[in-house]
Parts: sequence; structure tokens; C-alpha cells
Amino acid sequence: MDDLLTIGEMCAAYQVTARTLRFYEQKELIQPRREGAHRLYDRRARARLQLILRGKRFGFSLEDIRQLLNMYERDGTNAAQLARTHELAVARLAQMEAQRAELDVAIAELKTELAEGAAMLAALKAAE
Amino acid sequence: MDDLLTIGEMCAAYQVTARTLRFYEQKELIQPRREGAHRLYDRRARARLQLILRGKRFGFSLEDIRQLLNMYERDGTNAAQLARTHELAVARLAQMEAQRAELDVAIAELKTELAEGAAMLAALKAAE
DNA sequence: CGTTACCTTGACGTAAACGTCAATCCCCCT
DNA sequence: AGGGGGATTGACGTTTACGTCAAGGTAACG
Repeated sequence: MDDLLTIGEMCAAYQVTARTLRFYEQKELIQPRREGAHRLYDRRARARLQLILRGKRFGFSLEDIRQLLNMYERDGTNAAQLARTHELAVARLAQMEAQRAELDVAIAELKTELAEGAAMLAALKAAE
Repeated sequence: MDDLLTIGEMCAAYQVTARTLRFYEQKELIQPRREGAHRLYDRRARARLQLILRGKRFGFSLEDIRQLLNMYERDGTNAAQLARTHELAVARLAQMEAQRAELDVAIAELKTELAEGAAMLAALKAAE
């Protein structure tokens, strides 16, 4: 049963707005079927949406996601494409870990200031 | 010696562009002196810039920073204002830690997929 | 005095990911 | 026939933190 969902049902199912779905479509991330003018989302469209949302959680841009998705669409078994995807994922992972490291530093610094009761502004007074 | 720096010197000293300094001024974050039309940055202006850059590292928005800065400008010793600053800092810290937690989850998930050689797209194939 | 380097204001542009109308259209129900 | 409730397209708006001209002022050097 390849049950088809209307845009409203998709919104409810995936917690996104209709605008978002149309936006993704415009960006070539999803291609729902049409029944007249109305959109109908099949299994494939839903799978892609899930991947999009997942990619977003990973911090990929929509453009990155589009490329990954379309690469797989054309040939999911091409070794070069698999390698490319892997490469992108590794790079993104490195970014995330770097971001986490920075965040850790900032957290530690802010904690120190809070412990000193200094908030972030003691330096202003000191500089007068 | 309250040596005064020109905008160009400020750029070199703090690694920011002139546009950035003018932008901060327009946003009421910094108030340099004037010699004719030219800006001159005194000790206070420089202290504020440092705090701005620091606030940014903490992830505060410029608007947040402006409010904090101006609160202190009016009365750095007011208990209510100190409390407010502290409160903002604590809230921000909580945000940062939440963000860090999410990041950890995403990192772990992405690592798992990489380990499986699945990148992020295995599900697409599975859904066909 | 002329050139150069640096400065000024003002205004429009940019990026991402949608939000928010407006005008229409379509189907279903009573 | 008259409403509703959803859908559609198109187009402009939003946010943040600046970037990028353009046109012109000014100050120091030679």
C-alpha cells in the first residue's frame, strides 16, 4: 500500500508546515505526485523528507542534502558517489567536533565568570 | 595615556573590519569620539569592543550584548541589574549546554552511520 | 599644489530557510 | 445556492550581521 498523503497530512505527520514542503519541492529536494493541481506524497517522497530532516539534525545545509539525495537517486551503488558521500560526512563530522570543542571552551569560560559573580562585564568597570 | 586609535588601527588591533565597527556604533554598542568627522576610539570604546567580541563568543546576539552593556553603563552596581545579567548568563549557559547535548547526539549518530558505511542514505534505498 | 592613503555617509546586496499574505480554485455538505 | 475547509501559485517580508559599492571629504607627504 503506497498510501498517498496530502500536504496537510504530511504536515501533521512530520511536524512541518506546508510552506516548508513546497519550499523543499522548489529546491528539488522532494518530488510529490500530482492529482490535478494537488500534491500527493508517496512512499519515496516521505522517505526523502525523513532524510532531509535527518540531514538537518546533522547540520547539513539543504543544498548539501539535495546533492547527496540526487547523487543516490541517480545511482546508489556507484563507488565514487559512495566515496563522495562518505567524504562529506567525515568533513561534516570534523566540523561538528570542532564546534563542540569551541562550545566547551565558551561554556567553561562562562561558568568561571558566573562563579566569580562577574557575569560577562567586570572588565568594563576595570577599564574605566 | 588614553591613546586614541583610528578606525584603521582598531581594525588591525581587533581583527574586525571598519564596516563592523561602524555597524556596532550604529547599533549603539560603541560610541567613539569624533575629531571632525573622523572617529577616534578611546579606552572605553576599546573595552566595550572587547566585551562585544567576548559576548559573541558566548553566542549572545548583538542586541543582548547592547542591553547588557547599556545596563552596566547606567549603573554598574545596581543589584537588580546585576541579578538580571546573572540571569541572562545562566539562561545562556543552559542553552549552550543543551546545544552541546544535541550536538553530542548528532555526532554519535553520524559516527555510527559512518562506521556502518551507510553514510546518511541507506534508508532511501530501503524505502523503495 | 598634487597625489595617495585613509576616512566619511548612504544605500543596496547577501545568505538560509522559511513566514505571511493575496487571489483563486476545488470538493463536499446541507 | 451558500458555506467551509483545504490547496494552489506568486510575490514580498523577515532575521542577523555584516559586505560591497559609490561619491566625496581630508590630512599628510613631497
